[in-house]
Amino acid sequence: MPYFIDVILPIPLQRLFTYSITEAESQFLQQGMRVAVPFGKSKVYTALVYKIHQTAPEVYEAKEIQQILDEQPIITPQQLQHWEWIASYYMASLGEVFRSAVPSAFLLESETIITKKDKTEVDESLLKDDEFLIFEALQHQSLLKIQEISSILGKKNVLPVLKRLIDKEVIQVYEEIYEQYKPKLVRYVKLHEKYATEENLQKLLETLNRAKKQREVILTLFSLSATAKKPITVKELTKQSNASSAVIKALIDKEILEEYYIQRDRVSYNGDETEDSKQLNQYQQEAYETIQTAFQTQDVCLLYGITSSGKTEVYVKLIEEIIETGKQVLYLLPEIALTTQLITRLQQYFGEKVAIYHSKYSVHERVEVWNNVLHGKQKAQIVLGARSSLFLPFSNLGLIIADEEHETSYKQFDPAPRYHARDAAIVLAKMHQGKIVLGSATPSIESYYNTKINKYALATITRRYGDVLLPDMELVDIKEKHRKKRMKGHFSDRLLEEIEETIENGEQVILFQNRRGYAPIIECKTCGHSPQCPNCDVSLTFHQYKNQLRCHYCSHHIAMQQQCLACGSHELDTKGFGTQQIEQELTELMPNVKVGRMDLDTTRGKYGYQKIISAFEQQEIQILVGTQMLTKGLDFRNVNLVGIMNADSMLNFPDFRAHERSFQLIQQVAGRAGRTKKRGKVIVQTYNPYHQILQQVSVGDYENMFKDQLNDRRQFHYPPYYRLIKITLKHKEYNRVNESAAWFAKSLRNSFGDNVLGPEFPPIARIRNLYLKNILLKIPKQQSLGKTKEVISRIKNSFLSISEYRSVRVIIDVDTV
DNA sequence: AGCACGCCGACT
DNA sequence: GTCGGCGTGCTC
Repeated sequence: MPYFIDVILPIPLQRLFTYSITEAESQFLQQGMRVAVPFGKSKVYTALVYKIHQTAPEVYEAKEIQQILDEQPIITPQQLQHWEWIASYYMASLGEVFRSAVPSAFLLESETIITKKDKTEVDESLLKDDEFLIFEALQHQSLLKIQEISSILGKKNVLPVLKRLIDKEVIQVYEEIYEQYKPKLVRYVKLHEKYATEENLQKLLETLNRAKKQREVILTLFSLSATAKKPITVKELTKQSNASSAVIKALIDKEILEEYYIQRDRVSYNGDETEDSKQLNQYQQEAYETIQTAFQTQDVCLLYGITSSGKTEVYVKLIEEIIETGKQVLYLLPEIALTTQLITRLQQYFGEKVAIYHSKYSVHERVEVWNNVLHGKQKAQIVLGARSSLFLPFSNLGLIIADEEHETSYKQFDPAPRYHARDAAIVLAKMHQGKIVLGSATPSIESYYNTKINKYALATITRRYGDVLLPDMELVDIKEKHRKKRMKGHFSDRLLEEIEETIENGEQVILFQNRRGYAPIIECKTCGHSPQCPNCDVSLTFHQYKNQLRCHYCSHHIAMQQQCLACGSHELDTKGFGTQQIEQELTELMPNVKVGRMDLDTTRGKYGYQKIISAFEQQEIQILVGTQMLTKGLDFRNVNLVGIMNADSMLNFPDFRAHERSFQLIQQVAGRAGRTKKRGKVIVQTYNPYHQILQQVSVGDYENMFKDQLNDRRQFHYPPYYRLIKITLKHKEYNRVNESAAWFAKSLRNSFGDNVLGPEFPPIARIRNLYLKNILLKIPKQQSLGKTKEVISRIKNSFLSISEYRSVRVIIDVDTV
């Protein structure tokens, strides 16, 4: 009786693939185990077992699997169910979900290895130049990889040459897959069993009388094991006894010492649980009780607590309660808010029960966290992580916290699946019959609306911790300041006064400018030409430090020009400004003040971010200039002034969420001021001080902002009243994008009429040499989402069957943000 | 997505 | 004449 498995392959294909297995394998395999399978002509992929069955495929012969990679499932049935929801809701394939859900170390791909065929005699004269080069290389090196061959021959397409060599029986190739994850093993030593008795030990020491060094090592080993009753590492022994590793090796060879290895976790926390959870204040307590009560009847609760109101303590209280019942907790945060400050704080409460999972951790560390969660280990009972930690193999998830729920970076944009981590988390919690708290100081319109219609419960904290008042916000009209000549560079007299006063008081300042680099546009004063990116439709941004012009969309950069590229004029002007320019102006205006900068350019690397934060915490920096990464999860006690250099650029962003986002951003940055003792101050510079949003944010009037936005959304058919699906078409030819987009939109209009917007070019119409065009589909609440997606799929399929359009990439983004 | 196959222009 | 460009079709 034949046996088969259906597997998920990590590729964007909709269907599953069927392989044949033996009966023994069918006994062993289970859903959620990985197998290595041949795919296509030569590749070997990692596939995930989805279903084991006995139905032979009718129209093709199933291939056999190559290898079983797991002894137990690494994916739980519950996860698969969640994957299926994500795949279907966000219109992605299961393979795409598979690829982005598991740590990359789990997805092994084969590599082609070239070796020489040893039996045959090779007539070198029959080889061509390039063939001979490979033949020669194989005399020195027994095996070569494709990449190495490429560099030997200096070209990328090496397959034809290899094919000729195979035909001439000079070489052979095979596919090799590597296990990327290697447990970290630590080498330990102990005295060999032979010397367990006192008598033998005496003899040993006598025989070692002449070998001074070795004797010393043995004696050190004794004293080490006497003081600490734990295994001794080789490293420790070498250090303490001052012996070389050769001495130790000699002892091992003589079987006096015995070596052994213990697997050591890379992810471990060595501190203790130093703090009990804090006593909640009255307002936190009320919020906590509201959440508890709500959870008796509802699954989702929004915690709306203004900045610095102490939401974290409430979370801690909730987490404490859950982990006592033995259940797991997931604490989700947007990437940029995942700071050491918060990690340390949670570890102080929960010690090693907290595991961290995010992109800056190595693949090895990720695999370990994965395995700890999979095996329900205590040390990963609480996972603190970014978006992707949603995919960890929880078995018993009692609570999810989605902090900073309004953050749009919770939405994955590229690659597929384009899921929203907050929404996928709500579904995940439901599958585990767990609860979920969404937390924010500036809730998203959608979530707050959901509390209004009783879909979510609501808990609020309206006072800051320690009853510190919300900062006093002052709008400064820079149009008027310019007119009255009261500007120095980009600083108004008001902002400068406040900065000076704050510094004099020994306090710190944060300046916010949501644009990195020095100046986004360089313009020739004579002819008006400005350098453009050759690959994208944007002007190049001037970066002062590197003296470069850089594109922020692709990695293109050129040296800063001394004269205009078009007319040769030497008079170049800068337009707009970024963090670098602010930093520079500050050092000129206040030469004695230490200024730091925090943006993408200064926070590269695993610890780049941390360095700047500590420098600011240690008060080595007095003024910190930065982009929006300043706004999240940072708690600086000594900051009393926040300056927003220019509020207009965000308000004028062409997007239905621009106003909501500006409100959130300004409110969040403002929240960095005066967090502990006295009331902080916020200066917002703008050309438009009477803008409704600025008026509302200046008095912290979230309710009215919400009402206004809701009205707009209702009137213009946007969320939460309508759902949005954005379809983006991408191609390197302008005309092809135009025509294909028109075709796509027309087909959509046949079904959805006026609810189809566009096609329109986005503000940046070409990125990395590809033209983009967007179509937006608005879906009324009563319209079936499932049916809508079916229609879109059908249109997409017909679209791709038109040969001229086949090469156009179609990106479907459900619930686009 | 990769990858092979197959057809066309531009070079040693 | 070959090399390498990319359009097309397929993957159990």
